[in-house]
Amino acid sequence: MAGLKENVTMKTIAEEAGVTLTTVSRILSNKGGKYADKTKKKIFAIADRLKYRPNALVLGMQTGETGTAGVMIPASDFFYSQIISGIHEVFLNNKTIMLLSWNYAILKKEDELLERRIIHQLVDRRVDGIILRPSCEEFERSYFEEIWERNIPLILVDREMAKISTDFAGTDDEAGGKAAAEYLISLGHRNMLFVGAGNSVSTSRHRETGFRKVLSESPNACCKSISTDQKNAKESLLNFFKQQTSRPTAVFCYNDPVAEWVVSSVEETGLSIPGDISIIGFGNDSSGNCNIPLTTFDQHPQKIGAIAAQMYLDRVNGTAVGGIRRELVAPDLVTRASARPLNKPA
Amino acid sequence: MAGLKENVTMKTIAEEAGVTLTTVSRILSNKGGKYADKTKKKIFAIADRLKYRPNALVLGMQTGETGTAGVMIPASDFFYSQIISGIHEVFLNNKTIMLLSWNYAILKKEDELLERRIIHQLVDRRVDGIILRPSCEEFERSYFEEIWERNIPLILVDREMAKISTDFAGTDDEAGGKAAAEYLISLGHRNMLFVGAGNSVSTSRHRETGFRKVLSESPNACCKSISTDQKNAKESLLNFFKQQTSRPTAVFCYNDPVAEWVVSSVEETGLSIPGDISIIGFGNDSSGNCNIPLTTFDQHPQKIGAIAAQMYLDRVNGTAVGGIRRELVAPDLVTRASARPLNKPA
DNA sequence: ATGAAAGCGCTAACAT
DNA sequence: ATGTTAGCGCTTTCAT
Repeated sequence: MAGLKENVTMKTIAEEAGVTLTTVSRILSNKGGKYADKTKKKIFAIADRLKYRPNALVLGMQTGETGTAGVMIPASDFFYSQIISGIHEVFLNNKTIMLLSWNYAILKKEDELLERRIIHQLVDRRVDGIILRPSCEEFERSYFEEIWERNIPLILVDREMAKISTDFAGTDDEAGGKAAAEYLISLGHRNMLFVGAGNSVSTSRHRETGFRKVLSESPNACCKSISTDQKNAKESLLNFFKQQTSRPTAVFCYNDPVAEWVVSSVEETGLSIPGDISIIGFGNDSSGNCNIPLTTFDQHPQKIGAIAAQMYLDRVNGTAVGGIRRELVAPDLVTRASARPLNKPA
Repeated sequence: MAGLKENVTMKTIAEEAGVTLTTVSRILSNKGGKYADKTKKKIFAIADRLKYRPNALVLGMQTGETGTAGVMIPASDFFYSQIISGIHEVFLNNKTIMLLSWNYAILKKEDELLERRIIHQLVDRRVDGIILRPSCEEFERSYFEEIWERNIPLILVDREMAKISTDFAGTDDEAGGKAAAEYLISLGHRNMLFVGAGNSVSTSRHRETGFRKVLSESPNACCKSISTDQKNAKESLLNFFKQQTSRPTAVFCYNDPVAEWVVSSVEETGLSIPGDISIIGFGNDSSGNCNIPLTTFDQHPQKIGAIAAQMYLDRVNGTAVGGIRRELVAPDLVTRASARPLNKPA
């Protein structure tokens, strides 16, 4: 099938045209422009006919610049895939293309090895830089050694790592937490619960901080916290309810999946949402499984991606001004049905 | 701040060790293994200390194989991002990494140019093959010329293109349409509506075909069709209702976004779902915006991606057996709240 | 206005 | 058990 001479190189063209490789190179790359129009036309015509395409591998090898970015962000999550999409859009206009791979989380030693392998795949292909969503906030060393030490520009998204100072684009989680508190307060709620993922997850931590800051300034407001994972969500929540003398009237969950577990757990106890309890999520990426449209926060992941891509280009092109950049996108409340004004007790 | 000698090559190592480049090459790549243990150890030690990494660009240039796949699938859609995720998982175990880029749809001439540019980015980087979700089923030529003619293995996902015969992995849309009809019939519905995207979209067409096949064998069942896009959804639907003497009791929508438009349009007329009308979507990727959990079909996108990746590897490695492969994954009904048994009229 | 030759990092065929 | 040399596709001096 098809046709096309195998492996058309500048040499092929030079031979066809009866000139040297050098001539072809200079004409096609438009350098040292003192060539006869006739020659130019001939070369372009042959290149066109033979559908010549430059070998970017060679260029990359020679110049050290590949126009290729390493992107380590899971496409498996909707939220992250939107970040990837935002990066893509910026790259499209900047002759940059992404090598995409990721390790979802570092849970066991094996995951660290996998991550190292991925970084090697990128380094070996000589990416100009890397945009990374840390798979874990504790094991900084694996990144540090493999990327930072080679002076490869590194941009972090979504999660920061305490020990690495480099450009970062993410969500203003604290502002989000504050906004959640303000909204619930405005609905009349005072007795609240925060369901998070523990202090080791910075996003969860910051959302709680913002949430509590506002509540602490609000008379009569109080907030308990629990943290949980998918497996134990139901149990944790029911245990918590049992221990309380007064049930919270509103729950702020650190992300939408957690909010969905909470919704289904609460429903199983026979309580109704938002009748008995208002629930707010975070991330605006709830699945179609939820029985009630979730009030939540849009983190504008596309925008976060676009910012990260711009940071990347600035570093790679050396056009970065000032020191390390840290940009936080403010999340926006998405009002839906799972939270509503508190019913005054009769 | 970092450190590490700039640009460590085999030459660097050879000089440090007082041997030739060739020696280093053979030892590190483990070929022609007749080297003194002492030499081997020394070389490995130096490579390790200097954190030597092979230059994959050079290897690619020499062998013509880059271990890099071109993947043109939009990460912006949840459904597609799951396909990407499925591909990724297979690639992880096969030393393959993807260059990701896409053109979402071909609507204007500009889009075709963009798409060509993307294909060139991939070709120039000498990808071993390409996995592609056609952005349009009509403009086959742009792909054909740029990929097929160069004998670059091409795998299609999700959408087929009539004029190109190559490996394909997608959904068994007709089976899905049939299952939808069977389900609605079993709920007692007879008067149905199909809302699609027109005959130019093969997935929509196939789902409708399956749907109608079953209905045509079912006594008293009847089905009208309309096709629409996001802008005109509401209007089209309301117009349709006005024209009918008897309102359909069930609507099968060709995907979840369409189903969501239909849900909100129906709700605006004052009718209730599923009380007055049952609605089924397709794709299991509804947003959190829908007022009612959508009954839909899971297309198992991860599986589709994994199949496509395997097809890719088989072609690239030359391990493909038989002719062109075409694999369809059967979608599974996801029963939620938007469809329910027909109320017998009083 | 064009050519010759060196070199990028590495492999492989051909020595010794 | 190790070195020499040519070559992959291309750019870039340094000629003429």
